[in-house]
Amino acid sequence: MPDERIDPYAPVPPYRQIAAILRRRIQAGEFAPGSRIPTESELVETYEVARTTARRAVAVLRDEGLVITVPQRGTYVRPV
Amino acid sequence: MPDERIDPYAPVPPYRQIAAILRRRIQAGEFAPGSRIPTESELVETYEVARTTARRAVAVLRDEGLVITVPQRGTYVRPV
DNA sequence: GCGAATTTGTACGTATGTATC
DNA sequence: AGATACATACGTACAAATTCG
Repeated sequence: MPDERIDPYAPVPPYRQIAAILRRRIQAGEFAPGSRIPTESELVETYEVARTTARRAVAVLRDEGLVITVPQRGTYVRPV
Repeated sequence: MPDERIDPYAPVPPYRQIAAILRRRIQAGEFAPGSRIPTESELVETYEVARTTARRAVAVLRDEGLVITVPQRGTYVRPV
């Protein structure tokens, strides 16, 4: 049970809510630079969304340059 | 019947092939700056792919800054 | 003004491939 | 060999805003 949950009724779509939550968790230091963030499957379970939605959330952070995804490995917080 | 078709056996995934084709068509002047490129539905019919694949192709060009998408309007070649 | 059609946005589930561990 | 994890693709559904007759 995550501290933050998405609000399916909010005007901001779930994938962006999850991206925002992950961004906060990273900036809060929960995931240190170089460490791996939750896998897509874990995000699916944690936030109860489809895998595509979890992927899109991660894609947002990747586009921002906040994380780096390594195929078949995972997604990592960009080293400082 | 498009001049170029995607090759489902190529190592490059369909969405990137379509993005490359559209990029060439734009640079060839088929779509002038400010003009609209084919809609997602048209790309679906032309290249015989799912809409999600067509959307991804357009997203590539958008990420490159080559085109600009206006919700409920269409996607346009970025004005010079 | 109204309603239908159009077009993009978002989300769901599922399947397969490939590389890593 | 098996489990894990990301990449890609398919189809489907509905929402929201714009356009057009």
